[in-house]
Amino acid sequence: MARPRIGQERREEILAAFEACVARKGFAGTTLTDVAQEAGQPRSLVRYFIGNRADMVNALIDRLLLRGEEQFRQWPGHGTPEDMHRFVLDRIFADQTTNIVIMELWHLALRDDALRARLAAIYKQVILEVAAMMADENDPHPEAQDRAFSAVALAFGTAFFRYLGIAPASPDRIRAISRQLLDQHSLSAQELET
Amino acid sequence: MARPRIGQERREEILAAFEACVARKGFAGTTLTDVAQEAGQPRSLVRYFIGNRADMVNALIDRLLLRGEEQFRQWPGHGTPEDMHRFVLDRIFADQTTNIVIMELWHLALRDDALRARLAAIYKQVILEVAAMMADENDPHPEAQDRAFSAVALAFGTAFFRYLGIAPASPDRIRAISRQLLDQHSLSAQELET
DNA sequence: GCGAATCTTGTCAATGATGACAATTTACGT
DNA sequence: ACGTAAATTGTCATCATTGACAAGATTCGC
Repeated sequence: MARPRIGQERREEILAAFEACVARKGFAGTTLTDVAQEAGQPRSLVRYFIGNRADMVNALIDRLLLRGEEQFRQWPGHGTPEDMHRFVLDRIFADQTTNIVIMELWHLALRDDALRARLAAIYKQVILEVAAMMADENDPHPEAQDRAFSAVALAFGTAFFRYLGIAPASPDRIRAISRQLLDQHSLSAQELET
Repeated sequence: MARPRIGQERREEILAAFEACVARKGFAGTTLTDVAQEAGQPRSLVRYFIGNRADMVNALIDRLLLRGEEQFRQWPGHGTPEDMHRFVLDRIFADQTTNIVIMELWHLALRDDALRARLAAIYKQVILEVAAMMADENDPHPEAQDRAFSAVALAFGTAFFRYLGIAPASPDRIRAISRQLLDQHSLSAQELET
């Protein structure tokens, strides 16, 4: 061997810079020159370490998805409905910068089947985890999954609306509603009428 | 005067073509040449009738927002919770092609304050209308607005998830949940405990 | 037919982003 | 110190997209 390889670290720097650019200008809006500038390197180095633009985009997508999948591996596993809804609302949909990047991912996923499938798998897993927690709490119940779906969809919609500057008059009330969705017994009666 | 002006009709054709392109390739992904091809006109005509690219984008945004605002002017005004939730779920978040264009609008809104404000106004109005319907149904209630918020956010999240291919096991159960959100009395008890 | 406003065609230069690559420098093992 | 693999610099041609415009054709009122 000769000179030691520092490629992996450089790649990380570059991807971090790329992510910052994406948060600021979006995928379509950031050029290799933008990334290079953000990373404090000449453009040719970015090309050298990360390949062409498509490679760079794919690398960042991988990084983001791996991070997302990792996040759910630290899932509490079980807990009170309080814990669950706090986890969903506060931890997953909290950081605004992250949310912007996530929306960028969604936008890409509109026209990328593989990415869409991978995003779907993550959200499905979240829903399943929430449903499993509910089942842990009480008896297993076939409708748990649909109520988990509702709770996550509500959190998702709330996060999007928050970004528009639309917030509920009382966030606590949304929490109460979310908690209620995660509580097995409060719906059963009404549901059976349908 | 001399030759009659046909600019307005041409503009409509061009914007329709642009909208089709946006649904297929997104705002950032469609070029003037794409629009011209879709409209069956040379690119120079597109430029002549609609101006530069920014003009074209703004014109389409206006068209889309006006259409959205118009849609809520046909709002039933009042009705049973059934009517409400059917309106929200089936009519607003139904058509997939429209949804894609809406997601494109959202994506633009990430970095366009004016557009974001205008989108926010539309969704706020939807929430207010739903809340007003609920107040019509029974007594006015301060929490109606927050439950309307929840119902719309849930519908929004459901629409997004549907696009990912994530659907609840039983759509009817989501409808039941949505109905419950729109029902004044089912939450009050739990809420006061908090 | 004629003038005038409008439409239509076609071409051009400027811009900006990308991919490619040659030439040079660095840092390590021996 | 020397060879070698890796890193670094800088430049170039290519391509797509946009904006601009000159020249011509159309359609109306008169």
